Amino acid sequence: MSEKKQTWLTTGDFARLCGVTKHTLFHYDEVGVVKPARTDPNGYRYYSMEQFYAMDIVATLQAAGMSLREIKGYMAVRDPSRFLALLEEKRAELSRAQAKLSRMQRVLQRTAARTRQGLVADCGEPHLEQCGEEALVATRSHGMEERAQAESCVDHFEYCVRHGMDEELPIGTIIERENLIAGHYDGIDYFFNRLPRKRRCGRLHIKPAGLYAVWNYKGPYEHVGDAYPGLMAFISARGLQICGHSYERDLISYMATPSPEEYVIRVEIGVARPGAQGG
Amino acid sequence: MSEKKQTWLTTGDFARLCGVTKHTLFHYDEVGVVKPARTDPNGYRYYSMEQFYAMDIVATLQAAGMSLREIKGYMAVRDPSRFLALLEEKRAELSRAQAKLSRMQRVLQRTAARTRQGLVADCGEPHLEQCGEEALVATRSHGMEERAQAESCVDHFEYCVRHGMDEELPIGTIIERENLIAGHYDGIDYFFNRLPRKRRCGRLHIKPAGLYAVWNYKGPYEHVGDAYPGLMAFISARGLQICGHSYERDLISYMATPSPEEYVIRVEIGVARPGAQGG
DNA sequence: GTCACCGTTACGCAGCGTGAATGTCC
DNA sequence: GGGACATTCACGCTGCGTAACGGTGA
Repeated sequence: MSEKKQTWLTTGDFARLCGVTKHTLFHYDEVGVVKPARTDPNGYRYYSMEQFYAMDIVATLQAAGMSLREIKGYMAVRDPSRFLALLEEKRAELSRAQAKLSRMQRVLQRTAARTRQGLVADCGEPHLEQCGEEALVATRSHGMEERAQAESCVDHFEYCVRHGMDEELPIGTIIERENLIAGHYDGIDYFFNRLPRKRRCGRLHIKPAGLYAVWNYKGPYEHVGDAYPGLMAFISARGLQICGHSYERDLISYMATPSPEEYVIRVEIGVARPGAQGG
Repeated sequence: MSEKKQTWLTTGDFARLCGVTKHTLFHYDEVGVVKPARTDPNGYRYYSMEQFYAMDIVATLQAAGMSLREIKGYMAVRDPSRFLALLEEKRAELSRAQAKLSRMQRVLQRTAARTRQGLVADCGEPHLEQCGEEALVATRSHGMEERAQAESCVDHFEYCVRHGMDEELPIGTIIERENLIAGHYDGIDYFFNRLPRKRRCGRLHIKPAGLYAVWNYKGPYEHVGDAYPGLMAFISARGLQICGHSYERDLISYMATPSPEEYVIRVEIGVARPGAQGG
């Protein structure tokens, strides 16, 4: 048998070799994930070259998102089929993480788009706009006090989260047609969110395609009701009829400015030319 | 002026409304990101409904990956254009995070593929295989002692990381043709990694397409040299000539098993039929 | 008085970074 | 004996969770 010449590395040397700090090695020793092959009576740690492999395992599995505890557990009982299972598990986890990031990306992108829209919006005059159909998820709001409304809003939000429909923030509000006609502009009949695409859902609400009277109202939420007389005048001046609800959504909101006077809220009311067949 | 009826919420109430725990509110108070609108002499905190907006900002920006400190900084100076800049910045960060996850996904997938290949591999007999061209990044290894080799290996690894070419672990080794012919099977001339696709790189190495004598060697790294006599015999028995280097790479490695006897290392030597035009 | 709710410490987690104070090798 | 190593505390960071212990209000 040939005596094999062992190469012993001090903590500092081994750390440099592995591209980590000494303290990392102390830490690994402490939690037991990689312990020095030899420890002298004076407390000095010495590592063997083979331990480089162990460090590589740790680095790789860490990069895959595993905790030191998990890694330690795996290293204790290594085995090809367990390894495959682990890889598959982590692949699935990463997929979920990716999906989350993608959703967040979309949220950011659309929020930015709305903010830009709010910055360039003409807030002086109502106008007409042809809008496409939109799939919404809408939750009925009960009561007029802010506390009750807030709870409906939270209920709506939780419903969205529970059903994985929280892709399109922020939340908008709906005032129903009959309330518009009755001149009740200060209530909230529904809270809503857009859905990226139509899907089965107990609270699904379809905002129909068609003509809308649109006003970008600039001011605080409490006064958005003030926008309606002007909108109504605009609508009747054009000889149009209200044929749908009113949809309010933030373009510039508290997210983007501390002063409510700067808020920009887009208000859309479904209208139709009389004689044309309404919805 | 109408006196506005304020709704004051206790910590617990406000926490429920916002869907967080009381302690979270304490924490936010402590770090100053959201402080109660009113604090009574007895220390009781009271929140106003408007603070719900602040909590929404925190939740949203947190979901976008911002720290409480950053959020606090932003909330202190909110402004639409700053908001847009922030969104863009976070979007870019998320993109980077996504790219990282995707790379990791690919690593896991390929590692799993190699492991499966190792599990079903025939380790008994050499065989011939037609292989496609592969782009590698290869680093010359100097010296025979394990310490020097390890340093070359680390150098190689760091080079890959620096150049963003760490997509294809693990690392393989190359023995050059002249060393093969001279019967020096125990050295390492290069460490290499695959590249997902050809790209400009100082250490680029093209593994040519063509015929390869392949043996899946089962055993520890130190004895992989033992595979060569058999491979050489196989090659000459077929009347073939060695026309390329030898490429060794792990199928089952220390990642997947604690016992070196279980390692499976795929060894490929570029060969050609005499008379055919060689590389 | 009771009970639910409020408050303030304070430690725990993960994975090290960053000292500080002290011992050891060459 | 000096400098470059090594060692062991020990606290810091993030974003809260999870108690423990005591005051308040209906």
